[in-house]
Amino acid sequence: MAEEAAQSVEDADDTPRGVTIDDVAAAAHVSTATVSRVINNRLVVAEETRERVLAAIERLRFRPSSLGRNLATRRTGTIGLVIADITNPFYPEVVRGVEQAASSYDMSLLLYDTAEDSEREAQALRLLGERHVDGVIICASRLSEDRLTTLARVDTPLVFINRRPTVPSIGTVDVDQEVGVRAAVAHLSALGHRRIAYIGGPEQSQVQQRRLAAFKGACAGRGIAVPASSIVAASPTILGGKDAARQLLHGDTTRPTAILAYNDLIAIGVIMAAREDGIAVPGRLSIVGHDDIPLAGVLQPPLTTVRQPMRELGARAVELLYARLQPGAAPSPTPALIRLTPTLMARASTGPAPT
Amino acid sequence: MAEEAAQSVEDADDTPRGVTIDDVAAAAHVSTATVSRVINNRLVVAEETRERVLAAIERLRFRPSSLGRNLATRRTGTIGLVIADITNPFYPEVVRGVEQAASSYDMSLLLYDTAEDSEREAQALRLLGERHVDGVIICASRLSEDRLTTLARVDTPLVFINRRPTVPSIGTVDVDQEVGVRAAVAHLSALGHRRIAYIGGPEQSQVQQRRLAAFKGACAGRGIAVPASSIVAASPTILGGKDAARQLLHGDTTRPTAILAYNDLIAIGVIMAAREDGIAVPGRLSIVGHDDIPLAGVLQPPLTTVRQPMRELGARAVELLYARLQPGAAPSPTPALIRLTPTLMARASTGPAPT
DNA sequence: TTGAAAGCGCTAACAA
DNA sequence: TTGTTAGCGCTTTCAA
Repeated sequence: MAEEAAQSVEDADDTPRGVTIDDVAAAAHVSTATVSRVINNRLVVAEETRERVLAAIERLRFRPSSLGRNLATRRTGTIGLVIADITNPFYPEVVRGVEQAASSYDMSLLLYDTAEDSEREAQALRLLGERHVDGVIICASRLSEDRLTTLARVDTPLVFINRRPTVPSIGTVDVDQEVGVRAAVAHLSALGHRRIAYIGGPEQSQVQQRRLAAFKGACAGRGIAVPASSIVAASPTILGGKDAARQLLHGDTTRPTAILAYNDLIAIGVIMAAREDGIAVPGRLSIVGHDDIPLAGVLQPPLTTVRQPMRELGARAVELLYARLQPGAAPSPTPALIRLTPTLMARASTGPAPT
Repeated sequence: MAEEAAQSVEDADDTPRGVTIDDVAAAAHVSTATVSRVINNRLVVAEETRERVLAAIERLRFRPSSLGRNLATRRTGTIGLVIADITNPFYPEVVRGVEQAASSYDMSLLLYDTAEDSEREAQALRLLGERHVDGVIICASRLSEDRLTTLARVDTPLVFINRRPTVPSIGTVDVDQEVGVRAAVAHLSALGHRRIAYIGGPEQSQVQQRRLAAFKGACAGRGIAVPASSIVAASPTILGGKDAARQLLHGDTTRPTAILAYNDLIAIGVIMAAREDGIAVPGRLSIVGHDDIPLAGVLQPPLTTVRQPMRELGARAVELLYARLQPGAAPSPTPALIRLTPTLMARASTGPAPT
């Protein structure tokens, strides 16, 4: 009888409600507590009881709703991932890393693409607060420390990718930008370049700030002059790169023989601008990008670039989060800092400086 | 007094629980129902009361938790998005379309990247069932009808992108593959090509099936012979394209003068293979892709390709979903079918057939 | 090994 | 216009 009642729920009610744990409990002649134990593999249930419950679950096609569980446990099995621009091939790689690691822990991903807009980033953080995600990963924050501080939920574990924040967080996974930029400058310098320009990305980006500083440092270390005119900003897109390149190449000042770009998209824009102007790459202009997006090696010429371990960034961020979510996890006094190393991929967009 | 009690929750309790609607109610000397009304902008609240409540909310820094609301309303404000491969530049564009439309409706995105694996797709569908998303968008399903039928939750609105399913769904947004393929074949034919090969993608993909059928049809319509040897399958990646191209170009059979590829990544692989073999593109081999991924026009040679309206696919899918979620929405008897039109982007990877 | 019962934070009749 | 009161579906003490 109990079974029938449960089974006929759908046809009886005109707002067909899903099968609940109560239906299963009734059908198996046990309490909801026991059903819950079975669902969650609590080992205390007698084998015979377990089987009865499982049979009922099967028969009723019961699928536990996470809504109830979420409320009861105040955990959602969900990670919020905030990224700056999904159409920039750098981010899909990070997302892949995050998603693979997350799914190996049976966690789901709430994705927010801010389109490089700090307002949308703020909005995402607000939403994530309400949604009670178990943790948040922010890749490429464009928010000021102030706003970050007000927006971050104190009780939500936060991991940054490529940003070292002063906000309370459980840690950061980042790439040593110094190493990468230094390798790039060394490479160009070894090829004889002395007039090297830098095209930067979003000013709010900490990565941009670090790369720029590293660039100045590396040049200084080699006695390479860096006049203000050889540093320009760009939006981190192909178009942005094109525009910036035109400034640099058409300018009155002496034209650089090499350009280091904030990212590969900008570098691609530079290549295109050079092509349009009939400037040979790498014959008259060498170009180095950052990231090593999947298509970088396929371009003509294949792009020399400072490779970022994109998937690993994502995967490590999840691991950091997950470790913290474990019951025994100590709220480590000082936030973790995982630092990964970039690799210079020397390809054909760089060559000896013209004489 | 009530205020103090509420305010001191955090310091008093050693498991600091968030501020709840009850705290606010107490602080504002109203019932929780009224607080709920204020939160949800129900217009029946007296101005004076509203202000008192808002003040309390402000003072206590109350942020409503969606967990309680989700359970009470059985809505989550969340869309599940299942895609085949985030590292294929086609999908980020779709995701961008979905995410922009979704965020305009204040909905969040639960993303599942199946990595072209039907098992992971099944897993995603299972998870989405438990999570009570308000709707699911599946882009590029690799699942058989059978499995789709068992996995799809009857009570969750489902929208397919690029697949016409027999499963109960509210609709499909897809691209007219016939039109695209026909345009591509016409283009090649006009250039004098008579030996055209096709490199296909995942066999489970309905898009692949439709493109292949359309290819055969278009060729037949123009009296172009399509021997079995000129149709090969590939994994939808650059490497897959390279491998397939080698088969086609090194084969004993007469080499094709043009290749139509399932997607741009494969087309890029073909270009690379041709380059390695010293086969001039488009001089001796013309290549047409599908999608028009952002970098297609930047390659050397710029890729001729059948552009899919990627962002629009995503945006329209959300609109379909959202319309259905509105209170008055009629469960339209027959699923909607929105059909978008592709555009041939004729660029420099195609040229006159060699004589 | 199991069950009773009290929540988790919010919404929504229904009454007042 | 506001409050009372049941839930929503699940987990989790505590007692049996």
